[in-house]
Formats: sequence, C-alpha cells, structure tokens
Amino acid sequence: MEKTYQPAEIEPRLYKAWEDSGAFKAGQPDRLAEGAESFCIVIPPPNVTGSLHMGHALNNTLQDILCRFERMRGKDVLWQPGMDHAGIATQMVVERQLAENGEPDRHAMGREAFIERIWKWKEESGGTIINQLKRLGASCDWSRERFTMDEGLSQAVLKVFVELYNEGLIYKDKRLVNWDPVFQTAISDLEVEQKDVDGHMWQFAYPLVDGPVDGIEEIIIATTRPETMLGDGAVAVHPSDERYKNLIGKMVRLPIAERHIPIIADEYPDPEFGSGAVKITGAHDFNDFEVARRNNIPLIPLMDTQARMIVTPENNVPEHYKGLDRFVARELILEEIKELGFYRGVEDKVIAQPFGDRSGVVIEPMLTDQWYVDAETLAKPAIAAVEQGETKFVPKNWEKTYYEWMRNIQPWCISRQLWWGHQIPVWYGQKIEDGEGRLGEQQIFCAKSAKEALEKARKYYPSEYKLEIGDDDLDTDWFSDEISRGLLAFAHKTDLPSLSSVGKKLIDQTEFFAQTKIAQSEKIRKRIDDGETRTVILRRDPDVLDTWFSSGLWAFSTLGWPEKTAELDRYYKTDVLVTGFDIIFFWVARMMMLSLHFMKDKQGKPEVPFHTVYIHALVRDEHGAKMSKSKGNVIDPLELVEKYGADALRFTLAAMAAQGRDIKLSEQRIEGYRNFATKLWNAARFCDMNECARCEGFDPAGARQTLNRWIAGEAMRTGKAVTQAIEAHRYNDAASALYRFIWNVFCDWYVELMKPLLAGDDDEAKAETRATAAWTMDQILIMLHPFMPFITEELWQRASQGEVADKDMLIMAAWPNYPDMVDEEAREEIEWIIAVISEIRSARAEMNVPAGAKVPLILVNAEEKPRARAHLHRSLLKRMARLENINFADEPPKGSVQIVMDDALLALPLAGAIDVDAENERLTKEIEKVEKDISGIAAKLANEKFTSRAPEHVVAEQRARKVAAEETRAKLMEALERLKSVA
RNA sequence: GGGCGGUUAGCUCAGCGGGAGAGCACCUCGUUGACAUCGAGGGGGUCACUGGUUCAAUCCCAGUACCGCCCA
Repeated sequence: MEKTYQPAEIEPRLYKAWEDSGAFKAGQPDRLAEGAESFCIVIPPPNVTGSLHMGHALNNTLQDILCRFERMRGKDVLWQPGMDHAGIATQMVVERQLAENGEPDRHAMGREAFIERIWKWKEESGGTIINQLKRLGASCDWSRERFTMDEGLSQAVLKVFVELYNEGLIYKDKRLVNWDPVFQTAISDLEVEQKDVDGHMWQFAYPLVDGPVDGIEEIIIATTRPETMLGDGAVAVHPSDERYKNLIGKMVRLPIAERHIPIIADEYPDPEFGSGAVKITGAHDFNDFEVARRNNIPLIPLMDTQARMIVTPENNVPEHYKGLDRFVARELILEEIKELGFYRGVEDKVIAQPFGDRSGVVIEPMLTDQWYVDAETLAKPAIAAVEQGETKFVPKNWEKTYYEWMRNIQPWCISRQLWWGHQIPVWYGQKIEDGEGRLGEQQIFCAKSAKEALEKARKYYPSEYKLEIGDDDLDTDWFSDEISRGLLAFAHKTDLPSLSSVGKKLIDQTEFFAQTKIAQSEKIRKRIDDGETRTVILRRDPDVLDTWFSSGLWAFSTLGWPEKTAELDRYYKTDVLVTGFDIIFFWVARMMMLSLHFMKDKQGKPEVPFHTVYIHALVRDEHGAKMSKSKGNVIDPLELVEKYGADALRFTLAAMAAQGRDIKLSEQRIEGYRNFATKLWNAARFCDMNECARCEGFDPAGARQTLNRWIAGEAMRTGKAVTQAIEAHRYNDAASALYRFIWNVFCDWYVELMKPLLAGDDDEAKAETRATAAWTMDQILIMLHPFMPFITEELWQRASQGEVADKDMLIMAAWPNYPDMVDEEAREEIEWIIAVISEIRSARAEMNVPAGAKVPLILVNAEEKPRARAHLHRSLLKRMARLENINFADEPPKGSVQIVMDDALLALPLAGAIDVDAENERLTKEIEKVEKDISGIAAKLANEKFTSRAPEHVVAEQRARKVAAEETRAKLMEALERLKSVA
C-alpha cells in the first residue's frame, strides 16, 4: 500500500462502480429483505443554471449521510434527485448568450424558437451541478432524475392550477406588484430584498387651490421619490391632527402635473413625522395603495414596463418627461420644483429600498393584473400540521419562523411575464354582455389544454359563434383595461377610437408590446373585413408560473403524480427534508401547503410531504461573512475536493454541522480531516502489513485477550453513539465520536498495544488479535462510510480477497446492530494500563529523561489487582513506557520519581539523574491541585442543605470523591516527605 | 419597530443544572519498520456583564451590553 491516500485516483473509479452496480437505485427487491421499510428524501432541486456552492455541499453531504446510513440499515432508500427550471435565471442566461453572439433577441426570435433555444442550452450546458454532486459522492437515484419542466411534472402543474382555479383558490387580481424593470416581470415578495441605502428626504410645497385656510397657504409634503409626485392622487393627514383639521376636503394644486388633488383624512400619516402630511401615490407605493383604496383615490400609473415615464390623459405628465428613466425624471422634477418655487429643503436619510434579488435594480411597485394563490386558505392546514406534530422541524425553534410567516402570509403572486416556464393554462375569449350577443370584457376558460378550453368555450357561447384558438399570444394582457377595452371594442365594431390612436398610445408606452398588439388588431380587422363578425378567438394567457409553483409540488410530482404510481404509494410521504433556513418560506412552506391540499392518506386525510424537516446552518467564510461573489470570499467546494478529497470536505461539513449555529469554514479544518483520512489509511496499512486479514464469521464475543475484548467493546460503544447521533440529526456528535474512536482509541492505543502481542510467541493470541484488528477495522469502515464513503470503500475492497462483487461492496454492507456485550472488566483493565503508561511518559518528560533511555519501574505497595495487571501486561508496559524492568517493593528506592495512582504508587528510580527541585515542584503542584478539589467538595458536604436536599446518589458521589482525593493527597504528601529525606 | 440566535482557551467551535472540553495555533522533545498529512509531553479559560431561582448555575429565568440573521 502507498504511504498516503490519493483521493483523486480513487474517487471517480469508485463512484462509477457504485453507480454501475445499481446501488443507488431504489426499489431493488433482490437486494432488500422482505418487507423492507422505505426511506425517501427529495433533494432540494438545484437551479438548472447553478453550480455547486458550499451550501449545496453541506446540504447534500447531510442527505447523503442519511441515505447511505439508512441504505446500510437495510431500508429501501430513494434519494430523489432533480433540478428546477429557474424561470428568470435561465431566461437571463440564454438572453445574455444571444446578445454575446450577436444573435437576434428573443422578441425577434419569437416565443417558440426562444423556448427551443433554452431547451438546447439546457441539453448542452444546463445542470453542471449534477456532475458536481456526483463528485461529492451523492448517492442519488439518478435513474429517476426529474426536471420541473418535464412532461410529467408539467402535467402536475396543469392539474394543480386548474383545480385550484376551480376551487377559487387561484384568481386574477389587479394589485400592486413588485415589478422588476430589468426583467420586465412581476416577482414575489420573497424575491425582493430590502436594503438600507443612503437617500434623501425632499420637501415640496403643494399650494391650496382656494387660498389660505387658518393662515395656511400650502401643505408641505416629504418624499424620498420626487418623481412619483406626478402620480399623486391626494394628500393625507391624520384625522386627529389639529393643524389640518379645517383643511380636510380642500384641494391642493399639484405642481408640474398641474392637477388638483384633495386633502383627505386617514390613519396612515404619522403626525409626529415631518409635516404630518403625506402625498398619496396609489399606483407606485404599497402603503399609498391601501390608503388610496380606502378613500377612493384614483390610481395614476406613471411608468412603463421598464420604469420609464409615460404620458397619459390621467396623469397629465408634461410631454418632456415622456420616456425618461425614473431616476432621470427625479432630477428633472427637483430642478423644476426649485424653479417654480415649491422646493422646501432636503435632509439626508437612510432609507430601506427594495431590490430585485436577481436583477439588483430597484423594484418598482406597479399596478398590473396578475394571478394569485389564496395562500391564506392553504396555509391553515399547513400550520395545523406542524402544530399537531405531523411534520417536525429540527431544530425545533424553526417552527416559530414557519408559523410567523404562515400566519401573516400574503396572497402569492404566481404569474411571471416570462417565456420560460409553465404557461398559465387559461384562455380568454370575450364575455357575452347582453341579449344582443354583444361581446365585452374577458371571459376566462381555465383548462389543462387548448382542446379542453375550446370545449368549455363551446358550452359558453351560443352556437352561431365560431370559435378558434389564437396562435398568437395576448402579450399585452397586463396593460390597462382601458386600452384592452379599446382594442376589443374596435374588433367588434362598437364605439371605438381609431386604430391609429390606440396604436400610437401603445407605441408611446412600449414599442414591442405595441407592435404585437397592433399586429393582432390588424389580424382581427382583416377577419372583420372578411365578414367573420361572429368569430371568437381564444387566446392563451402569455404569462408563465413562478418556478416555486412547480417546485412546491416536488414531493409528489417527482413520484409520478397525478398518475397513481407504485412509487407514490411506496415513498410518499417522504421522510426527511434537508434544507437551509433561507428557503423555509420559498419552498418548505409551499410544499406543505400544496402537498396537504392534493395528497391524501388511505383514510382520505390530508398528508404532509415529510415527517421531518432538518434545517441546517448557513456556510459562511472563516470570518463569519456570508459568501458572495461580490465580496469575493466564495470558497469553491470543488477546489477543496480536488485539494483534499471529497471525504475530507464531507467530514468537515458534518463535523461542523452543529444544530443552531452557522458554519464558519476554514481551510485548516479541512486539512485536519484530510490528515484524519491519512491516519486511517495508515492504520489500514499497518493491519495489511501485519496480516490482519478479515476472518469470516469471527465473533469478538469469543475473544480471550483483554485487549481484544476491550477494543471490540469500544467499537460497539462507538457504533451505538454514532447510530443515535445520526438518528437525532446530530451529525457533529457522530463525526466526533468516530474521529475520537478511530484516532485516539484505535490508532493511538489499540494498534500500539497489539504490537507486543504480535511480536510475542503465543500463536493463538496472535491469531485472535489479527482477527480482532481486522474485525475492528471493518466496523470502522462501516460506521465511517456514510461520512467518508470513498476512502472507506477503497479500504474495504482492498481488505477483501480478490474481485469484489457488487453486492459485497461496502456501500451495501449491513450497519451493525451490536449486542450489549461491552466487557467492563476489560475496559477497566486497559484504561488502567493506558493511565500507567501516560503517567510514566508524563513524568519522564517532565524530568527530562531522554526519550530513548530505559528506566526501571517499581510498583510500591501495590494491591493485588494492579500487581496482577502489571505482571500480565509487563512486556506491553515495558515497550510503551520505555521501561527496563518492572519490580515490586514495599518502599520506593531513594531518589525515585513517585507517581501517585488510586491503587498504586509508581516509582521510577532515576539513580541520581533525578532533579530534586523539579520533582519537588511537580509533587507540590499536584498536592495543591488535589487540595483545591478537596476543599471544594468539603465545603459542599459541610452544607447541611446540600446533604439534606441533593439527591442521595449525588451526595454519595461527592463523599466518594472526597475520600479518593484525600487518599491521593496522603500519598502525595508521603512521596514529598520521602523526596525531602533524599535531599 | 417585531422575531430568532450568538457571546466558553490566541483562533474555530462542542458541552448546557453537580468534577471546564475538542481541533487548529503555540512551547519542549522525538525520524524505535502504519503514519512527520506523524508520535510523546506541556502551557493556556473569574464559560460577556448584573441580578434572580436552586442545596448547587457556564448551563435555568430576567435584565444590560455588544455581534449576527430574518421580517416590517
């Protein structure tokens, strides 16, 4: 064997062997015992554009530990892998690629071609993260990999949408949404990041239209966004505000836009803050929107989809603002306000601003039509399920976070103005408004396919209407009703504005959308010219669904739902969901809501998607900062894998995954666990060199050597500790139990203590020791395998004679379930030996005895037990403590170093080499220490309240401790006396 | 402003009602055939502060300070 473990050569080979053997595959009856329990984890689907970062590495390491552990325990494990389609991110990647190649943009390509292009991109460069997960050793069932845009998962999305729509849990509404002007789509609250930025609070004056009231000529309002003043619909004051009591109902003049707006009373303004009066811009501010709605104040949109100023009859924005970016408009407003004499000052202020988490630009609240899920209704059973313990969070305190959010949940905006995603299964026709058969506003047909939509429409429209499915999308759907109505009216030859004026208005807003609209209008006009006045064209909603809508179905859609599959039957509900707290809202909560709504158990009761949610830490850099590309502190897990091996990284992450605290990752720590792997490698190398070969059927219970009985017991204790720790998701405890056993017990002591046995002439003992060493090594490899799968598999296979069959690989080995057979006697004996060796080594070092020098040992006044032990293990003690010989006596020789143990005095006669002062100091120090101990215990025992109130066993324990300490003190004092007599 | 969490050895962190722990770093010694990615030994902590509960508090409770995170 080589002197060090070389992960780079071994890892790819073993991964392939596992994968080829089908070890990762779920539901393999030939491998499983009859009636094997199932164990299922669905992977938090990484984004198709993503690459592996430290968070993934931690997340998947923990999942893999669980899966390998349960697989070895004989369960039928399904670790369900896959990715989500990441609407915005993916569209962004491909659009950027088009731009870089100088190719036509998506609008020029058209929707169909663009989507095709994205699929092509996905095939070529999507999902690199999957291969990266494999390098970590993730044992997912890759044969079952799913993608949210797959046919099956898309069917699930359609079914869910249609059913929720039919139940009234999905609806269309016109509200303010978070609008991302870069991607030109709505985004959900969760995709918005509030950040504090340096800003300004400007003050403007709005003059009273009908002259002064109570001596007040103007109202001062403060704003951080001057450009929005153009859209003000009112000025609000608090009803209790005495200053403005007589102004309520009066009109003020809005400068620049030159509109008159009312002063209204509302609870919203804080009278203490600024002037106490606030401007109300209902179409561009969430708070103002509520105020406007309460008071019937008109909502006046100011911007187009790219947040550029628009000019409409309602907003009366001056022509020279048309098309200006909102921030440019802001400067211009300030200038004009100053010129007009309405500027009243400014102060610097830190303001919280919303940013799009993908685009990084300031989000603009926009008034649009969007689709919403009634999250409040769906949240109720999802809250109850956690309250009733059907799903448990580990650690438990995350339940609070979950409740907090679920109890204050807002309608979930699920429509996105994108092309990549699940297109909303809704077709629009026109409503029949009266008996004349006139057509008006939209009629919605929600169905899983165009064909079904057509069937629904057929039932709705009288037979004289001809129905068609439009091949072109109604792409400007979110535009104002007024405009849409204009177009629809035009199409049906009612009272209409001319095409040119409608078209012009649209061009003024957004060129592309307008052109689409006009093209549609022209088509319609042509049909009308052709006499098809009674044709209704059903057009599909152009928008797609939020990616989280489809990943919210992940726990059952990946198992084949809505088909009734065997997998669904077997693996749902799943067992554990492993994830970071940052997506409790995004994903966990939504899976809970959607799963409970659609999944029922055999009794028809709503069934949770998983019984346990394990929330792990966030991985930060070594200084505790969140890793981010902009900070440049991102550590690439793959670089670490290359440098130290996947096992070292995995073990580090597991060892640091203590519950409730973030992980500050330092490379030194990984290096330390790489060294651990080397240590294990060399222990195996030692076994190999000493012919410690695996003996089939060897049972450590039959071992006769104390040493062997001891190590078997220690292995079993470790096994129990590791099992319990993994079951309790205490991965760091499991890791440290393994680390300690392997390094500090097996390597440091067992391997050293077995050497004299192997060098001895008792063949039977030798054989037993070799067998025990091999057995223990096997236990180590099994127990460590979930944490360090590669090195353990490699050593396992090297320890196996000849070619290893698939079924004999370590990954398929059985997890130990040890009998209760720890030999306490053996444990005590070996621990005594270890203590003696350690004490002697310590004393030698302190007395500066050369490492190579052999010294005699004398056991003074030893009791029977230590005497027998010392005799039995004499060769071992001699070797380990570098002793010349071991003798027994009633008195220590003069000039000895004296080591006080509970049941013996160890004397090392150093024949004049002893440094009396140093020894004096050593003994004095020990006496001081033990005296401090005694006085502490004595004080406790002297306290009557302690002896009467503390539990009996605690008092007894303290008494025993005191007695022992006093004995030790007496022996130390004697030793000190003897030393003095020498000097 | 609301909520959650943290403060233990120089650093990173376990422990969490009855004897202060680990890894790394540091100091001393060491190449005796598993391993220098190593071995042996050692130094180092009023467990943030103030009160309270308790026979007993690093641990439980309350408050204070500082540091994070989430939500508004």
